[in-house]
Amino acid sequence: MNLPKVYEPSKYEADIYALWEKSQAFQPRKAGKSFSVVVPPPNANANLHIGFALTMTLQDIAVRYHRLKGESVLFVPGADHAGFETQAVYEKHLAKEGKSRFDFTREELYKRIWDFVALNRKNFEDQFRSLGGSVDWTRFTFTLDEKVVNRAYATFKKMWDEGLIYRGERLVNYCTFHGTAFADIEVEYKEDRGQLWQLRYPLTDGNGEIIVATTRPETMLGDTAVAVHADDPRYSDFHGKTVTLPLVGREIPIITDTEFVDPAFGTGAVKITPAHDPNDFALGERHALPLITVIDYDGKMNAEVPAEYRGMTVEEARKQIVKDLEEQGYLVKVEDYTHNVGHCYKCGTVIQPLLRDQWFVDMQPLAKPALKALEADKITFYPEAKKEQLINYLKNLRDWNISRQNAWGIPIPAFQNVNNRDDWIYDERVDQEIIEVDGEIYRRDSDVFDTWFSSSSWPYVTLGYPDNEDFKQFYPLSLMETGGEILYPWVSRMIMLGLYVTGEIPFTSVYIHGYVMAEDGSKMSKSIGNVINAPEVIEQYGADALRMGIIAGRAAAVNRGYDPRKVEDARNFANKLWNIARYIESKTNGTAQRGRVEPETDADHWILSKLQQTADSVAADLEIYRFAEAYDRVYHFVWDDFADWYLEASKAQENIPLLTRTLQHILTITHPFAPFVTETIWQTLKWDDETSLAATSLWPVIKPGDAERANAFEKVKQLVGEIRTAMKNIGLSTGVIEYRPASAISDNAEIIKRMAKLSDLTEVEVSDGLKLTGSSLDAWLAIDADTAKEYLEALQKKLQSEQTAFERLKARLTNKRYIDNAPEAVVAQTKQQLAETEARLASIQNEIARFFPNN
RNA sequence: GGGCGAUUAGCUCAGCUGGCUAGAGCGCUUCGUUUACACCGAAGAUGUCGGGGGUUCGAAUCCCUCAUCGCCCACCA
Repeated sequence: MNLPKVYEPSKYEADIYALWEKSQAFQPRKAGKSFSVVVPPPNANANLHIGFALTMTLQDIAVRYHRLKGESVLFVPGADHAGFETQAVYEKHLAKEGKSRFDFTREELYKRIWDFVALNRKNFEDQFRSLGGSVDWTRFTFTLDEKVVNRAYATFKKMWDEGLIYRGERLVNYCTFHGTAFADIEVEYKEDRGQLWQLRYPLTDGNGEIIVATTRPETMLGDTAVAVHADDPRYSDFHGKTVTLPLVGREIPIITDTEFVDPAFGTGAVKITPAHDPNDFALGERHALPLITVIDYDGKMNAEVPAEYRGMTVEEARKQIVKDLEEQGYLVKVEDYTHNVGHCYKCGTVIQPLLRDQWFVDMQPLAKPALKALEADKITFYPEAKKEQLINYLKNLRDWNISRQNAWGIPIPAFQNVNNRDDWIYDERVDQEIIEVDGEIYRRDSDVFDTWFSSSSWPYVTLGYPDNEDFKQFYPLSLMETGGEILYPWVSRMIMLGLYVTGEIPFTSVYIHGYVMAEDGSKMSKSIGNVINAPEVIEQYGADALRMGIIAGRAAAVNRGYDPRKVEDARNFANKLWNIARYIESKTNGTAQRGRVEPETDADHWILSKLQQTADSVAADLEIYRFAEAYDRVYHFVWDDFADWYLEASKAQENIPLLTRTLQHILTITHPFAPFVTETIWQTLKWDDETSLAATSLWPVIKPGDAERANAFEKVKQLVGEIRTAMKNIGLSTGVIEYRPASAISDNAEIIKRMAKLSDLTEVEVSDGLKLTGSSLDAWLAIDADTAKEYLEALQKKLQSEQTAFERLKARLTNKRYIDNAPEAVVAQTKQQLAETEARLASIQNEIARFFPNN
């Protein structure tokens, strides 16, 4: 025997992956139905985490399955520059050297991050390899590759020309620490325990006052109005009057608004700061209020405020202003108040709504076709509910701010006339800061695109839209597999941009996976220290074990804890396969059988039928991405049917060619789940064609065995099981079985003897032994009455359960409405069950009467 | 506030369009070293399918309701 007893994944995995690469196993076939997947590009800078292992595994199972089906399969790898994310990582890196991004020009910073990312490139690619990702490396795409950048420019240009791009001064979610704006969706809201201050604003005419409530008193310096509800009787006399803003002395109007002001909240009067609050901004637009910015991009109070507050941080200013208001008698009261406050998801800094000139995309013209496509079910979602969620999102979509203030990104190809702020032109010469056009001087926009703007073209840009053959053959993609957190920011935009740019949906199905939580179901987090280290798991258990363990029992979009027991179980499964192969190798001396493969025994017919059922149902499951169910079927077929029964039976009745061929098929259907161990075995055993790979073998198309003969083996299994149970109950380690002539038994005598550990199996006409009542065959355990009594308890238990079953079935069949309403097939089935139950019941009663007449 | 999901064996979870006596892995009990495998084999125990109501011949599965726990979205000063 050449193979070691225990499968050691780490000895084989790297070589196996290298073999696949060398063999170009992951290139699409020249012919066949197309199946295409493009990896949602992971952050080029990230280390292999368990979530990536999950998404990679799910995609790879689908991809490998379709490849085995003989289709022309394209699986494109990629990496994301992940603009802000990566810059944040690099900044931490710089901080260790005592530097910050402000020590460099934008170009220098870009170049340094580029080199930093390039350093990690090999490490990054090896993460795909270590998991067995069957991607085509020749098509690797990075989100800063020329084709991606050019596509972003072309799309921006198209939108520009068609009037979908506009520049506007809007409130953006600004992180004063990172110095950049975020999309709404990137802001993390957290409950903050703060205070609600009530402030007294005196009427300018001296006749009274109005009390407003606020959680951010420092913004009062930028107030430009006070709003009350038009129908609020408390304030009807105030309409059209003005108040004098304390500390500032500015005279501001009292306005009425019915949309925004809730009379029931606070005092029913709201101070309006259009430059620092989104709701106030919207109200300010409706009432043409002036915008007064008082907080700068560095998070400090600016020159617009009274001198004593200038240069203070927001927190400092808040304290001082509250103190001053109190001293001057403007503070009415303070109460504790818990509310949600936006934070930077990276550094936790409170997000400031600040005014900034930004590029916006008008989303309505993009959302409408996407909605239409979704409503027409052009894209299948797994799970289905995600489609509705996306529709809801698209219906309420707001315009998209695509400007970001990072260095690490794609510069926006827009230039501003230095002499005319409103004169913007589109130009791709972004490597220059100043350009001249028609005698006018233009300065480059210092911003870069939101990462999602460029990555939303991922499905077609990776395929070389518009002219590449890949695009023509593989677009739209067959599957987009991703996590729920990017359903809105990415999936929705890929659909919108795909339709906008190519006129077609970018993919025909979307699979959303749930998150891998920590073992106790909580979120994994580095600071808590409950993060699973994927490379360690691979090192210890093998990539196959991680792949199978992580998908086992996992449904689409359901969060689940990482379960080390499932990984261990999967490792055991890989080892089981390995030992099956060792046994078969010992039978074939390491050379694959080339003889005729024909079923001869009942077991042969049975295993062929089981194999056919399994291959078909696994395929059916994988077609609709039911990964866990498919894995479960393979696992139980291999372990329970093949190893425990067929292989054991083959020790008594050999059909080595069929045994070997079945193993070969098993390797193929197991391959999507456990690519490494199946390929390792495949290579070790050498099939007919020495150059062949499990990875490019073909999904078995099996002619099922003869139904009657397969059924005979089912009876054998049933009989062996009952003999084992009976002997165990009585405490026998071996026994003799007598049976009335039946081919199912005589044809399989050696198997039965071996598997039930019998010393003898004899044909008789009648026996006074203990009847095996569960079997439709007439067989008796040859024991005397005293020994049989050991079995009384078990018999009585069986009697009980058969009795219950009998009565339930009987009741069902005497129910006229059941007979009338249930489908015929179901009724027929019930009738058969009743007959069988009745027979077993009679048999048990008979045995009890025979051996235990007093019971 | 709105939306979505979950609640099934001691643990982690399957159970698709309603139909065999509700399953898996781990754990547990008992037995076993037959030359593929102790990362093994054999036999077994454990469930009022969260509570209540409804539809149906029939409900873990469909509907309503309550409870508990999650997630997403919005965010009222």
